[in-house]
Amino acid sequence: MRLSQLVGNRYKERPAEATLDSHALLLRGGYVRQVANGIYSLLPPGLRVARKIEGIIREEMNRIGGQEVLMPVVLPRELWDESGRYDSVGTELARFPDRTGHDMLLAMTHEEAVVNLCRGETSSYAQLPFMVYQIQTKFRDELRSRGGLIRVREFTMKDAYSFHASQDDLRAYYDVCMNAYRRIFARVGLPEVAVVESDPGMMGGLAAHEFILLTDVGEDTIAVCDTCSYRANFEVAKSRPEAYPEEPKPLEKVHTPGKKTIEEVAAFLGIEPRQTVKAVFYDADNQGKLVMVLIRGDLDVNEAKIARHIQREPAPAEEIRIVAAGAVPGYATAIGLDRTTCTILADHSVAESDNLVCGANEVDYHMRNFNLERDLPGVTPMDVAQVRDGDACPVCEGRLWLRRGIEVGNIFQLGTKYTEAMAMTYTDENGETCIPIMGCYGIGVGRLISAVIEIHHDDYGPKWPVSIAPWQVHVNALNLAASGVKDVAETLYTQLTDAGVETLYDDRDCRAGFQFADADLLGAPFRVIVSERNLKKDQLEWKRRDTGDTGAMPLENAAHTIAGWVKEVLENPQSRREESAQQTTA
RNA sequence: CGGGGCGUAGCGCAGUCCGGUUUAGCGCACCUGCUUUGGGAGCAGGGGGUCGCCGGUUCGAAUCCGGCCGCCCCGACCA
Repeated sequence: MRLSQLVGNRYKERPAEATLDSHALLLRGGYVRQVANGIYSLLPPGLRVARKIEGIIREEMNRIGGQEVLMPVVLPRELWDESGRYDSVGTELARFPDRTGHDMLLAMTHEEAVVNLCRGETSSYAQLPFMVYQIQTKFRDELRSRGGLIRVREFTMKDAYSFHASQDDLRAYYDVCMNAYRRIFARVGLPEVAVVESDPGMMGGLAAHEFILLTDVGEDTIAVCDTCSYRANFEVAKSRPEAYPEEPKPLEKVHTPGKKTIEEVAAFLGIEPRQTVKAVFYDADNQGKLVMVLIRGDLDVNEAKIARHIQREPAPAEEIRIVAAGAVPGYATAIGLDRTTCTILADHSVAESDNLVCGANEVDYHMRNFNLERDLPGVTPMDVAQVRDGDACPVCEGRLWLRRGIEVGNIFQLGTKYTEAMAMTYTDENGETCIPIMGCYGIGVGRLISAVIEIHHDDYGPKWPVSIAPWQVHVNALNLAASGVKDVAETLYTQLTDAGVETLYDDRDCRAGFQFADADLLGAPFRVIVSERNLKKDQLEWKRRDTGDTGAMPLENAAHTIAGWVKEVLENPQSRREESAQQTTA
C-alpha cells in the first residue's frame, strides 16, 4: 500500500472526545471514525487489524473442531419468545416492526438463532458433540457506551456454541475452549489476560469465566489474590470472613434514641461497626415475599449475589412493605419475623461473630448479644457480601485486592436453558429423547483492538504485535529527489510485496519528521528507511517500533533479509522479543 | 433515566458573560508557487462555515430567552 493513496487522515492533536489513550490513537491514526454514540466505521488500517484478529480466532476455533457459520443479525421475535428473552431483556434489545408490522429484533447474542439452526440439523447422539461459531455483528442498545471501542453499541463478536450429550463432555470441552482462548489472547499480544470466575448473569447456566485484561482503564472490577491464583469478578468474588467468636451472652434490649444507622448506633454504644448487624430489605417480586438480608455492619451487600439467590434483580424494598412485614426500619431485626412472608438471608460474616447488636423491631431500641445460630434457628448462612480491598482470600492465606480490567472474552456452561426452552432434542443410544447441553464462548473483536493498544503504545502511537499489525513493514523514502532514493524505495517496496510481506510504503515527498510521525501512528513493527545518507554506504536503516532498536543493513538482498525477519517474528514472537530485549540491555 | 461538561471549517480551539469594526477569527490539515529535506520546515498566495436545530426578543443575535437534538464524562445498567 502506498501511503499517498491510503484513505483516512491522521491527526497531530488528540481529539477532545477521547479520554482513553487507545481511543485517541484509534482516531489520530485514522483507524476508526465515530458515526453515532457507540457506533463506528473502520478505516483501512482499523479493518486490517480487525481481520488479523479474526484470522487468529478462526484458526484457533477451527483447531478445536469449530465449524464456521453465519447467522442473521435481524431475527423474528418468535425465536426470542421461545426462550422468553423477548420480554425478559430490557431496552438494550433493539426491537422494531418490519414492513408488514411483524416484530423483529437486532440480535445482541445468538443463542436462540443457533439453537433454531442446529435443532433442525441434529437428531442423533452420533452427531454430538459439535461446535459452531460465527464472527458477526451484534447490536446492544447499551444504556451508556463509552471509551472508544471498549464499550460500544454495535460491535463485531466471535460467538461460538457447543452441544453435548453429557455434562462431563461439556466440562471437558469447556477446558479445551479455555485453552484455545489463552492461545488467542497470547497470539494477539496479550499473554497476561487473566481467567476469572464470573457471574452467569442473564445467560443462565452453571459456570462461567471471563478473560480479563487487568488495566486501570477497564470497567470491570476483579478481586485478585496476591498469593495464589484466585481471581474472580467482583460480582462473584468471595472472601473468607473474619471470625470474632465470643461466649454467647443473653439478648438484652438497649435504648438507642434516634440512632438508626450503623454508624450512629455503634458510636452511641461505643462499639465498632463490625459488632453490629445490618439489615437490608429487597422486594422479591411484585407480589411475593419480602427479602431481609443480614450482614455484619461494616460490610456491604453484593446485589449480584442476592440476585442469584432470589432469581431476579433485587429492588430496594419500599418502607411500606417493610412495615407491613412487621419490621421497623432503622431498628429492624429478623427475630420474630413471620418467615412465610419474609425470606431471611444471612451472610457468613454474621454467623462468624457473636454478641452482635441488631434492631429490636421497636423505635429507639436495639438488642445486644445477637447470635445467629441461637436466635434465628433454621437460617443457613450464605455468601452475600461484597469483597473489600485487603480481605482474606477464600482459598489461601493471601489477601484479595480489587483491580480494574477489560473483559475481552467470556465462556459459559449454559446447560439446557435454551435447548430445553426451544425443544432441541436428539435420540441417544437407548432410543431415548434427550436434550443437548450447551456451552457458549464469546470474544469481542473491537474491544480486543482497544485492549491491545492500551497495553502496547507510547505517546506517538500503537506498537502493534506483528501478528495483528495492519502492515508488517513500513518503508520510508526520505527526500525522493535525492539520488537513488526513489528507485531503491520503489524496488524495495515491490520486492517486499512480491515476497508476501505486508508493506506500507510512504511514497510522499515530505519531510522525515512528518513521515516518522505517521509511521509511529500506523505502528508497523518494522520500519525501513531509505535515504541518501545510507545509500552512499550501500545501506538501509531499520527500526523496531516496539523495542525502539535501530540498526543498519546492507542494501543487497534487503527485501529478502526483511522478509526473513518478519517470518521469524511471526513464527516465534517470544524469542524475538527476548532477543530484542537482550540487544537493548547489551 | 439522574448529575456534570460541551456543540463555531476535516481536527484542536478563541470569540458568547457585557448583542453592533467580525465581510466570523487562530493553529493544524488541505490547494498553488518558490525555497527546503533525518523527528510533524520557511515564505507568499488560496479554498473551505446554514456559528447543532427550531422558535422568540431586538433596528440588529455565534452572543440574550424558550424548546429540541447530538457528543463526552460520572452514576444506574450490562450475553
